[in-house]
Order: sequence, then C-alpha cells, then structure tokens
Amino acid sequence: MKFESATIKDIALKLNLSKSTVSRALRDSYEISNETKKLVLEYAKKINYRPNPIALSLKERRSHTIGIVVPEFSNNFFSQAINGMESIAYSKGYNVIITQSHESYDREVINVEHMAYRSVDGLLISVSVETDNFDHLKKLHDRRLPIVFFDRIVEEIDTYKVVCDNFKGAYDATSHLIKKGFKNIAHIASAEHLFITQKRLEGYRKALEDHNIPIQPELIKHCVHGGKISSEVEEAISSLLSLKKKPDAILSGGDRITTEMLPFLKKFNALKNKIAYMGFSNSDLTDLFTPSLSVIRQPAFEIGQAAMEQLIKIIESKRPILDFTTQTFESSIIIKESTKK
Amino acid sequence: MKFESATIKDIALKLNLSKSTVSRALRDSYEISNETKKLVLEYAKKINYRPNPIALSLKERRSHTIGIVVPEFSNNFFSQAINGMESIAYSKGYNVIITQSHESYDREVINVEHMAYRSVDGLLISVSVETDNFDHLKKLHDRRLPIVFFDRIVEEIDTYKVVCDNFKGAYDATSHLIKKGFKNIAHIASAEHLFITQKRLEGYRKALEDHNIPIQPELIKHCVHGGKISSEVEEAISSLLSLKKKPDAILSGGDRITTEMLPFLKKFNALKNKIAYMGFSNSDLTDLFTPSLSVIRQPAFEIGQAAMEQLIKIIESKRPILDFTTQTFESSIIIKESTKK
DNA sequence: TTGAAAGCGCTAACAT
DNA sequence: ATGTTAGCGCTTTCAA
Repeated sequence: MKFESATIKDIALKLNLSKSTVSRALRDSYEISNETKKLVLEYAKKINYRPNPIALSLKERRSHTIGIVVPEFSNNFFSQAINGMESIAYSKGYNVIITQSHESYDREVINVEHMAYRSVDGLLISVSVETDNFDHLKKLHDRRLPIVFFDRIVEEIDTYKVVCDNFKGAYDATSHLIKKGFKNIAHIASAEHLFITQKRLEGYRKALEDHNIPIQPELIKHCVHGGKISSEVEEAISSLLSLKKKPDAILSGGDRITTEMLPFLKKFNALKNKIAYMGFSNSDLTDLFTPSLSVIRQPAFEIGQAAMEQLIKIIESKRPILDFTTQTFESSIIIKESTKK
Repeated sequence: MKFESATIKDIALKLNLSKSTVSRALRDSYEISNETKKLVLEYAKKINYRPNPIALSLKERRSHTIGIVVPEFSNNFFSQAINGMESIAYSKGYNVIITQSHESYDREVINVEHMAYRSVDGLLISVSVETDNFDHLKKLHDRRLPIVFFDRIVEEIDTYKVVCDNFKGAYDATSHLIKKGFKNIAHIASAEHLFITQKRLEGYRKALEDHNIPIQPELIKHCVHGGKISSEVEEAISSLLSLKKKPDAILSGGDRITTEMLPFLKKFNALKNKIAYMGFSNSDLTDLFTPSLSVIRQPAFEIGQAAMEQLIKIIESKRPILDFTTQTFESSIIIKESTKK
C-alpha cells in the first residue's frame, strides 16, 4: 500500500512550466514573475501540494528534526524533560522524534543509529542504565553529529551537557536526614557505572563525613537495572532490613527505585517501627502517598529546555564549537511526612 | 555542521567498480562474482558503510518506520500502550518514532503531517482531547496511508480500531458502586465529543437505569481538557460538592481526571464525611495512595500490541483491505479502599 | 559478471 | 523571467 502525493513535477506538467520555475515560485524567489508565482501558488494550494521532506533531507542534509532518546517515558523526570525540549524545539521550527531505550543498551544503539541515519539534525540523549560502552555515540560525535547529553551524561564525550547538581541533591537530602536525627542512613543507588550514581553516592558520603558519621558499606546497595526490575529493589531492601543494625532511614538514588521501594517499605513500616525514607522523584503523585513522600526534585522541564537550546546552538553554529560547557541546575529538597522522626 | 558518511560511490571509486555493481554486491545479488562480493563487503565493513535510509526512502517509498501519536506520555495508559506497540514493531523489523500532541489539536495536526511526509509506513494514533475535526487524518487515509486508531478512536474513518470496552468498564464500575450501597453517584467525564467519553457515559447511565436509579444531570460533569488543566477538575468537584444533595460517590472518566481529582477529594474527605471514588487509571501507584484507589484498568500493553499488529497487517497487505474490524478488550475493575462504604 | 543510465523529489548553478 | 542540467544516495532496467 503506497502513499502518493503531489510533486513539483505534477505542477510543472500541468502548468507547462519547468520544475525549477515551480520550485522557485514556491519559494517566492525574486526572479519569478508575479503572475507565474500566483499561478503556481494557486494550483499548489488547490492540489494541496507539500514538499517531500525526504527529498529535501537528501538534498540538504538537514531535516529540521531532532532526535530524543530516553530510557523510558513512564519515568516522570524524562517525560517532563521531553516537554521542555519540545517547547524549545517547536518555537524554533524544529520537529522532534522520540524513542525509549527501555534501559537496554542494545535498544539504545539501534535507536541512536536509526535516528542518525534517518538524518536527524542532532541528538539529545540520556543513556540507559546498561550503557557503559559509548562507542555508538562516539562514532556519531566524531562524524560531527551534534549531540547534547542530559541527566545521565557521558563524561568522556566532549560536548554540551546539562545536569542537575546530583552531588548536592544527595548531600542536602542526607544532611536533612541527619539533622532530623537519623543515624543509620542507607542508600539504595542505581547502577554503579553511571556518572549520576557516582555523584549522588559522593553527596551521600560527604554529608555523612561532614557530620562525622562513619560510612558503613553494608548500608549502600546498588540496583544494576536502576530499579526497573522490582525484585532487585526488594532484595536491596530486604538485605538492609535483615542487618543486625537496621537502617533508620533510606535514601533512594533514582525515580524508579523510589517508587519501587515504597510498597516494600510501606508493608514493613506497617508492622514494626518506622523507617524514614526519601528519594529522587519527579512524580506528581508523591503528595498523595501515605506518608507523603519527601523528595529530591529536579527541574526536569528546565533541564530539557536548556539541553534543547544547547543542541540547536550547535546545529546552527557556522563554525565548530570548541569550548563546551556543562550546565548545572539545582534540585530542590521537598520535605513531607516520610522523613518525620 | 554536517554529518557525513560513506556512500556506495566511495566504495565504487575506491574499488574501481561501478555504483551498481557495489549496490548489487551489498545486496548479495546472484549476478555478482564471489570475489567482487567479498571485496566490496570487506571494504564496506572496513569503512563502516551504512546505506542511507533517506535515499532508500526516497527510492522505495518505504521507511520501515512507524509513527505513533499520543496525547501525552505521562499518562501511563499511553506509555504502556507504546511499550506494547514497540514490542511488536521491533520483533517485525520496524522502527518506531513517537510524538505527543499534548492534547492540542494544532500540535496533533503538525505531528501527524510531519510523520506522514517524513514517510512513515503507517500511523498509530489516539487523538487529542481537542480534536473534533478529523480532516487531517481523513486526508491521509484517503491517500492510502495506513492508519490504526486505538483508545480515542475516530468513528467516521474506516480502518482497524482497537479499544477497550469503555461502556462495560464504566457500567461495571458504576454497578459496583451501586451494589456497595452508594445512591448518588456522580460522573466526571472527559470532553463530550470524544467517542470514549460517550461510551463511558453510556455505561454509567445504563448501570443507573438497570438499578432503577434516576439519572441526575447535575451529577454529570465534563472536563473540556480531559483533566489536563487542574482547575477544571477542581471546578467540577467543587460544583458537585456544593450541590444541596451531594454525591456519595464519584466515578472519574479518565486517567488524568482521576489523578487530578485525588488531592481535592482527599482534602474534602479529611474534614467531612467520606465520598467514595474510583476511576479509569493505569497508574502503577494507585495502591500507594491512602485510601488505595479502586480503578478501572485497561490492558494498555495488549491494546498497543494489537494495534501495531493490525497496522503492520495493513502495511504488508498486497491488496487493499476492505473489511476492517474493531478489536475490543475488556478492562478490569480492581476494588480497593477508596470505594469502601 | 559488470557497467551505464534513468529516476525517486527537490534545489541551484548555469544557461538563455 | 524561465529553462536545462546535474546531483543528493540508492536501486534497477537495459546494454555490453
């Protein structure tokens, strides 16, 4: 089943003009007489002519389309960031196509290549939790495909990056817990190799240090799949809860982990004495939980906007950009009931 | 900044062959000698040659790419449906690009046209809440672009459609409330012109009728933006709550409305006597609310899978399909605390 | 077994 | 002011 539409040739034939004249008339070129323009424009309108963007892309090597690759939409941080990206892109005349890696390295590679070869003008990406090899991105970067990283950035590729101050987010949250009087604070972190995991872990550690609390390695758990697999979160929690010296508070290192851990903690807290918890989360619904959830919230929309702005800057820059910067946003700590002493 | 990659021409030049020979060798044509093939393949591999899909699309009028348009990702129903679609598409060798209409008619038109002209092989769409003119879709449908509707379907366009039994979902939910002993059941519905709104409303009405409860028009509210605007939900609720004869239960007609109404009801219920509530929702988090939320859940993943299967069926069909069917899935009623008497 | 040439839809340099 | 031609990367007749 094919999908046909009118071409310049059709117009040229019908009007007894050459393709180039038609092309020029459509683009309102100064060299075309008003009558001809009018003729062409009218007929084009009549048959609902639309330039074929595929042909245009082939010709111009530009598609005015930007590719976005995120781990998953159901994570609110990403859907909000995407909204920010779209708002900028649309205002600057770009279209946007979006795919999910589903936290799979293989899927990410396929999606990235598909987009690149589909001639997107640039790529905005937050890598999957599995991704610890960056060749697929390096290759494209070396070939001058504009790329901007956000959130889960790739340190070793030199381009614009937009992140949250993950160190500070975790530091502030941990400090808050300490000030509240919690002593045994556990951290359920995401995959170890992720840059943001490392930063958040550092923030957690530093807060403990600064308050002279010894770091207990058994209180630090990693979720290899970033919480995507419920059982890994369950295991992390149950191993924490089976320690001789149980934690009295838990800090989650990622959106997915945060929501996955809630049912387990809720069940546990219903029986025994309370464990406080908080975590990174951009969900809109955290106030509706009982207890309402204390969270570290990232300005996802703004991060998305900034990333898109940087990307378009690269795309539209005449000369190669040399001094790439990393833009850092502040996250905010929102204290609710789940961290009440 | 341009993004260059190796072409058939490069290979031909380097190997002193013609473009056509190289093309054939790459496609393993029988007419090419094994030596030549080997030569070409090796060199192609060496320079990491990839065919340019833009050129291919221009030539073949096929992109092996499917476009998906949904109102918004943050609605779990849609992100789950997308996951179902992807699972089928990938298994059949298609790629997928996704956009959000943000419940805006204008944005939907732009996205749909962008995809169509970007040469997607087919389109999967659930229309925005604002969409009550379908010309943009009819036009493409008339031009033989394969389209499948899911969830928010367009009745008047003849193609495959995949939906939930919205009538039954609302009917069962309302019946449940009635059996629980609620007498004054309100319904906060989505935009009136949407087909699914009508079906859900019908289900609600029919359940009341079947139980000999008179329908009170003042208990039926519509959210023109489908709950996307928090204030419209607030207004609906406060006008319900200011009735002389207040409802004792509320049925929400859409995911977005459901989550938006929760804070208001929670606040209200904290003070006065309880109002029960339930609604359509595919959120993973409804069990974490207090009270845990009774919901009508749709098999979003399966709906997505079915829709994608139908679409690929159209795309790959040699002859035009004449007898289009509408596939209907059952939703399930999950009873939790929010509807306890 | 290989090559030359046309064509997909469009633009642009180069005629006229 | 308009037409001719070449070319973007690829496939595919048609010739050799």
